Amino acid sequence: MAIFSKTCEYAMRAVFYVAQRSHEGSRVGIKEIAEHINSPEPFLAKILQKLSREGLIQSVKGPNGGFYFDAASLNRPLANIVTAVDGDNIFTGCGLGLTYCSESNPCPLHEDFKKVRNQITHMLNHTTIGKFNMGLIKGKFTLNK
Amino acid sequence: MAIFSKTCEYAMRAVFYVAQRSHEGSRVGIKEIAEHINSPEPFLAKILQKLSREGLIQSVKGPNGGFYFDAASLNRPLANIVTAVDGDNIFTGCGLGLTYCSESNPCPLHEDFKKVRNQITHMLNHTTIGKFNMGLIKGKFTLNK
DNA sequence: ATAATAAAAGATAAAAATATCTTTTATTAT
DNA sequence: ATAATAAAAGATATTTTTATCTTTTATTAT
Ligand code: FES
Ligand code: FES
Repeated sequence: MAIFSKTCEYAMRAVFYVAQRSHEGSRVGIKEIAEHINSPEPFLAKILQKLSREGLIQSVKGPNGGFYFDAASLNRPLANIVTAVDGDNIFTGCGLGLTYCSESNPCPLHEDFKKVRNQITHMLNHTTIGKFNMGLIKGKFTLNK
Repeated sequence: MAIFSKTCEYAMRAVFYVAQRSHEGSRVGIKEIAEHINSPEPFLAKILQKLSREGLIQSVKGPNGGFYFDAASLNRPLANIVTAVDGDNIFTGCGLGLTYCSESNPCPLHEDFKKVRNQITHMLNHTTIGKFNMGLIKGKFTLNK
């Protein structure tokens, strides 16, 4: 069990890859994205379709078409992608799976888990989609291994 | 998507409930546990069977039988339960789902994600199975809502 | 206009996680 | 010994997640 679903992992990797290529001024086809982030192509297509419908990623059909991010989208927090794909349970849910988390009627893990949740929230709110463009271009980071 | 699998959530809740009752000197039947932690009984049975096989929880069959923890088991970290049920991905895995996490060839989230992972690890290693017994007995914590 | 390209949409399929049911085995009390 | 109890084990079912395939629609270049 990983923290994020496969769907969400693919989404985040794809988003970072497309962001980097957008920064360079290109659009990217689904095939190229899938190859570079090591994900099943048709499954990734579905994920990006969803993000596209929600306006989180830009796309154009036809020759020279593909996915890209405009300036506004590059500045969105990764949290938006996660929420679109996995919902907001990771930001608000109970660590022991109770139907809701509450301060006044907490589960045993509540105090400790809150810290974990806050750190995740901080991480996803403070990393923008375009944050790692330079690092990715310079080969400082990897998206497929 | 929650941090832990349903299986793991039920396991943790069950373990806290049984620990509390063990502290009071009782054994608890699967039915009673399932009712008190609000989980599907036969599914929970499978989970506890697994923990039992691994020696993480004690059980006896027959009349007055049920599950309980001995003193040594009460002092084990919750991490042992999580590992038995969900494996160790949550302690070592990559946040973006790459096949392994590495310092020298990191994913973009690596630095931030490491902190999250460390906090989860700390939480699960420092809470023992019996840690919340008093709080549970006094009704300070809940396991079903 | 036409042909080529690439995403969008819809329909299926496979695998994994979650859940249930039935039979067997061990333990205890009588 | 016997009957009652409760977990263990094995087989099966359902649901959700992950993955694939086919058809349609929009865009671009010629
Ligand atoms: S009640 Fe469980 S994390 Fe808040
Ligand atoms: S490489 Fe992704 S978390 Fe370490």
